Amino acid sequence: MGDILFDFISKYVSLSEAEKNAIVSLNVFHSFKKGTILLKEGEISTEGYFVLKGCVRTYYMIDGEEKTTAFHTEMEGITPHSVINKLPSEYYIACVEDSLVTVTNPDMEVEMFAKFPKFETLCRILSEELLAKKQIDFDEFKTSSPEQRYLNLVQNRPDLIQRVPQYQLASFLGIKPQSLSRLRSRILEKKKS
Amino acid sequence: MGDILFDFISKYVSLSEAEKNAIVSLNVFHSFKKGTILLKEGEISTEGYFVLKGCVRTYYMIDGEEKTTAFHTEMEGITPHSVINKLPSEYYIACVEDSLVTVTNPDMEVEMFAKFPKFETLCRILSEELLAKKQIDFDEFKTSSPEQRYLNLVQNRPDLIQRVPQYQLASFLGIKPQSLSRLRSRILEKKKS
DNA sequence: CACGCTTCTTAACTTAAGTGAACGAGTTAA
DNA sequence: TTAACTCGTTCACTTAAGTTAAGAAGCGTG
Repeated sequence: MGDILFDFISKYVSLSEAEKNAIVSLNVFHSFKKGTILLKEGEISTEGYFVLKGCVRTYYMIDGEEKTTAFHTEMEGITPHSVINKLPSEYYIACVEDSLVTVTNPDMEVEMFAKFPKFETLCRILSEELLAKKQIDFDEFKTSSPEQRYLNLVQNRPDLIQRVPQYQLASFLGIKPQSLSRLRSRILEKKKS
Repeated sequence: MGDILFDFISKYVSLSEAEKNAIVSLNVFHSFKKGTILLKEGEISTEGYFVLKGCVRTYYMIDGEEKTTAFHTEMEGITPHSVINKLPSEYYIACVEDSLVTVTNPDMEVEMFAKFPKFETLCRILSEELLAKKQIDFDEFKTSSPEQRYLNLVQNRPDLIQRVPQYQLASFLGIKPQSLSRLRSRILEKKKS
C-alpha cells in the first residue's frame, strides 16, 4: 500500500527500510469512499493530507452554493489553512472519488522530522515546488479569459474534465455552470466552421 | 541591516549569535533601486529572493503588454519557477520601489541547512505558510468579481493602491486598465448615492 | 415502473468587461 | 519651449459572463 508513496518519494530522497517502516508504523494510510468529507467548514483541523490515488477537492459554501476552488490529485499535499492559523476552516475538503490518502498531524511530523531529518528536507522541497507551481497556475488564471482557461484545462488536465462534474469545474474556472455550458457549445461551433 | 530579518525569524525559531553571523557572512543582503530587474524572461536563474523592505513584482510580457501577476512585499520569499525546473524563466521580477532583498542560491542553502538544520525547519514552515496563503488568495480571486476583488484589495492591502501604478494593479486584478478605471468611477457613483 | 433529485443545457435579458480611439495632465528630453 | 512619451480617463461599440427560468437526460430509491 505504501509502494505508491515510496516510489514517489524515491524521486527526491532515498529511504532506508527502517525509514519506510517508520512511516508504515505511523498508520498514515487511509482509504476513503467517494463523497467522504475530510474537513468541514467551521472545524479546527490538525490534519494534513497527501493524495496517493484518487481526487480530493476544496470547496466553499457561499450563499448556499458550492464553489470549488481546487482539485488535488495524485502526489499532491494539502495543509489546510486551519492547521496553520488554528482558526475554523473556511472551506470543505472532500473526496471526488474513492481515494487513498495519507493523514498526518503536526505531532507525527515533529516526531518524524526529529528521527529522520531527511523527511523535513522532503517536505520542504515538496512545498517549495508546489508553491511555485501554484503561483504559475494563478498567473495563468489571471492572464487568460474563461474560454482560454477551459481550453488550457482540456490540454493540461484532460482527466479532470472526465472525472469531475461540470458544476464543480465551472467554479474552478471562476464562472457559473451555465456559462461553462455556453462556452463549450461556442467552442464546438467554432470547430465545425 | 540584518535586524529586520532576525526580528522576523525570531517569530519562528530562535537563532544563536553564531547562526546570525553565519547568515551575515554569506553576504545575502542587497539593496536595489526602484526599477531594477532581478530576473529577466528567458534567463535560467539559480537565485531565490526574500523581500525585507520595499516591493517587488512578477510580470509577464504578453503581446507587448506587461501583465503583473504578483506583488511581493515585506517578509515574503520568492523562489522563481526557473530555479526549480531549470528552464528559462517565463516572467520578469523587478523592484517596484527601492528595496532591501536577500539573494541566495541553492549551494548556500545546502551549506546552511547542513550546518544549521534549524534553517531548513524555518524554510519549510515559511513555504508551507505561504502556500496556504497563496491558495486562499487564489480562492478569493476565483470566487469574486473584478469589482469585489478591487474592494478587497482596498481593504486588505491599501498600501498597494498607493504605491503601485494603476496599469500594474489592473492586470494583478485580472482586468484591463480601462476596466479598472471604469470600475473605480462606478464605485464612486455608488458611494455618492 | 415511477418519482424525486441532480446535472446539464438552452434561451432571453441584464450587466460588465474587452476593444479601439481620443483626450488631457504630467514628465522627460531635445 | 516645444515635442515626445507615459499614464489615467472617457466614450462608443462589441463581446461575453451573470441572472432567471424552463426543460431534458440520467440516476438511484422506494
